[in-house]
Amino acid sequence: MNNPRIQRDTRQRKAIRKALREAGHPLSPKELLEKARDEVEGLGIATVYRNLKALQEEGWLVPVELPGDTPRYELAGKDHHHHFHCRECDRVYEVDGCPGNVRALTPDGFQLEDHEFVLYGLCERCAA
Amino acid sequence: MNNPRIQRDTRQRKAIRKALREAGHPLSPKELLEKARDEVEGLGIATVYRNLKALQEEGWLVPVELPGDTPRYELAGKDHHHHFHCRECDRVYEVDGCPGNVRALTPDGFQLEDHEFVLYGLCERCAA
DNA sequence: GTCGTTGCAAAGCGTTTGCAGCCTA
DNA sequence: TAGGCTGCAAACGCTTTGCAACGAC
Repeated sequence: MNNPRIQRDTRQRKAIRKALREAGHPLSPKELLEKARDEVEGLGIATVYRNLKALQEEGWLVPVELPGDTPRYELAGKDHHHHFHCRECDRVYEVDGCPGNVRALTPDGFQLEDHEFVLYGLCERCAA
Repeated sequence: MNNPRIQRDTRQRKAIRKALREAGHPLSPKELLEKARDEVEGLGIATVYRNLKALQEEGWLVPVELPGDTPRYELAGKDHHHHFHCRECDRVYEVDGCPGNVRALTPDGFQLEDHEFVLYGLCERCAA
C-alpha cells in the first residue's frame, strides 16, 4: 500500500524526514535544508524541494501556507489546528483549537470548503 | 498634510487608483495592470508595483496577503473584515465580520498583535 | 546492473531596481 | 524647466527543471 512515488529511502530523504519529525514546529525549505545538513553534508536545496513535493504527494507531510511568507511544512495527520507566526524570529508555531463560527461568515451563495487562520505577534521566546 | 512621497498625479497613477476603486474586490498586481491598461495603454508592470508601494505608504491602500498566493490590494480605511478566496476563479472577496474568540487561542506567553482569517471555496459565480 | 535520486547550474516566475528619456507641476 | 515618474531590461530571491554522475535495491 506504499505510494509508488517513493521508491528509495536515501540518506537525504531520511535526513529530511528526521529534521521535520524532530523540529516540533513547521519548517521552511531553508530551515529544513539547514537542519538536514547536519546529517547530510552538501545536501542541495533542489533535493529538499523535490523531497518536500514527493513526501507531500505521499501524504507524509502537509504544507502550511502563510500570508505573505514562504510556505512551511509539517507532519500530516494532526488534528485540525492553526498557526502562530512570530514577527520577530519568523518562526511558526501550532495553535490548538479553532475560532469556529466559520460558516456564519460565508457570504450567501458562496460554497465554503476550507479556512485558514493565522495569529501574528511575538512568540514566548521573543516576547521575553 | 499630503504625504510627501506622492508628488505628481500621473495618468498611470490615476488609472491605478481608478481600477482599484471600481473593482469592488481586492486586486492582484496583474489584475490591476490589466484593468489600468484600459486607461493607459502600454502601462508597465514596474509602474504598477511602484505605485502600489507608494500608495501603500501613503495609506491609501492596504495589502491583502493570502496563504500561498500573491498579495492582493484593497482600499484602506475599511472596517475590520476578512476574505474569501475562490479556488475556481482565484478572485478574492471581502467577508464582513470576524470569528472572534481570537485571544483565547493564543498560547501562554505569546503576545498577540494581529490575526488573519481566510475562507476558501467557490464564489457565488463559480458555484452556480 | 538498473534506474530512481542527487547536486549543480540554468531556467522560470513574480517582484524590484538602474537608467535614460518623459511629462507633471 | 526641474526632477519626480515611466517603460524597458537587467537583477533578485525563491522554486523548478535538465542533465550527467551516483547509489539503493
